[in-house]
Amino acid sequence: MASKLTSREADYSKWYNELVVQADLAQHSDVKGCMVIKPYGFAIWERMKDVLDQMFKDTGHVNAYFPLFIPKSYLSQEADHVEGFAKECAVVTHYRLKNAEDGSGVVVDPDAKLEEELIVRPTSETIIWKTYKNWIQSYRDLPLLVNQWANVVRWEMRTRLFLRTTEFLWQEGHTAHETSEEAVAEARKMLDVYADFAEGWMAMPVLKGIKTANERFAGALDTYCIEAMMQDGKALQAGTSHFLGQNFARAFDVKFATRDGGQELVWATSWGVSTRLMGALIMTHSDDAGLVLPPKLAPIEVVLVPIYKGEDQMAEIVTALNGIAGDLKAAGIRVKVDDDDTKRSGWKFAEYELKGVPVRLAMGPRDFAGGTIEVARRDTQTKEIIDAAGIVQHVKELLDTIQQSLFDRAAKRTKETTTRVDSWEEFLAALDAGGFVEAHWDGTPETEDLIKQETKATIRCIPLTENHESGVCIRTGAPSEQRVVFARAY
RNA sequence: CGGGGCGUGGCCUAGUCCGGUUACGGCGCCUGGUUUGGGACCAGGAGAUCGCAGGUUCGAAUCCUGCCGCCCCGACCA
Repeated sequence: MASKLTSREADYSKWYNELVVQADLAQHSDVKGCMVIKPYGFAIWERMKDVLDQMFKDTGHVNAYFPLFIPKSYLSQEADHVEGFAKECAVVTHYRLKNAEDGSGVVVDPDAKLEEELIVRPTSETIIWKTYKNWIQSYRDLPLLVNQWANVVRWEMRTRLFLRTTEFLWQEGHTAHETSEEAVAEARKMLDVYADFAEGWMAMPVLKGIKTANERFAGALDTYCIEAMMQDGKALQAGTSHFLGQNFARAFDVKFATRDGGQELVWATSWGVSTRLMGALIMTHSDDAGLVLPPKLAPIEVVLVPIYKGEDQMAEIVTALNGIAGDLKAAGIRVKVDDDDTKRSGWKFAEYELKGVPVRLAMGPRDFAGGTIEVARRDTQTKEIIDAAGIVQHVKELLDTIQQSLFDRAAKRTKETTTRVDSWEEFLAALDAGGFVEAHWDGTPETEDLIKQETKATIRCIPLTENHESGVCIRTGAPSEQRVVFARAY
């Protein structure tokens, strides 16, 4: 743990990987492309999960659980969907092992071949809609608002801790509605939930928009998304919400009796965020000293560190800190008193900075005698000595200040790196500088592909905010009615 | 799947070109002592089938052959 991080400037990618490992968030597992999420990292994910889960429930959703395995035939029922996912599916073909005849271990028993292979879910639309067929008969069964917390597997070529792993954790909402309008409204509502979570809890400003046809979810009519800007100028898709139209209802024959006695296909949405949000959180706020966490998601908001010489001093200072910790806890703050006598205080300071604990309180003999305490902010790396008597109120306000300040800092950076361009030269320069680039596009997938090929930039989204404005495509010069947002992305 | 790099105690690594006693060093770990307001110091200690399998040789971490795995860069993607 004594090592220093590579700086962001020197090698952003290396900085990220080292930070994830050294802050004890996750590590590579022995299984290629898969990671072990360590307790500290998982605690952050649990916070995210708890908050989101409550937000889903507050908007009328309930949780359920569907199988990990999907019969191969289900996946092929929706043509676009299977085309989108087929290339990255793990497939179960056998159900038994046996001892190898040469004694070298176990081998797959060829006699235990499955009649129909099972796909390890890359997403659950198919098995859920197959099930919904039996759940939905009438308009009275609608809307159906279900979410599941699960793991999924997508066999990607290249992986990165949290940002793209072969197996990842996520939630997927799958809803069924009576009308197209209602389904679109649901997709938009959940996008707002995601945006509120990102901004209000992660302190991460996001751009809400709609994906172009090229970037749309396989099987969706429309994909809404939130896009965030990372410190290295690359965009990260942080959440998606899909209007699926009647595609899955058609594929799985899910019809309902309408109010006027007819039969109609159900309208659908699906929406999800994943452990990728961990990557977003890390890359939005952290610095060269380590992780920086927004207080609202920090497993430990305040750490209290005693400084002492000898056992007597230790006893009295730890007692004082325990008292303060009790008061902070009573005020609803997540605290930890680190009275581990085998680690020195300086070591602890560095350790909690690396782990992104928002506020550190330190009390030494001088403070103890004078009734003061040292308050250190992780985000600004500043310290002040204050009167210990007013500590609870001070810390409460400080945590709010830090939460807001992290958002403001990220919002300022996102704004400053967003550029509006009207020519190809400006466009190229803006991309190299990093950040979002607002530009006109002729609306064709061909031009989008061409730009992607030439610059590695993709259209992150067509912003939802009204911004109709006539112009010409930066690449082809064809007329355009609206600017779209380009960026290089993760 | 293309291009590059790398496999040596838990982690990082020297040694490999040019084969030769007991495999260098650091971090971490254990014990004892001194320390403690920003990642302490001293002394002692434990811990390694040198990725795997063959081969060459009196002798292989080192040379040869085959295999496996991982990382990075690309294409693909949440």
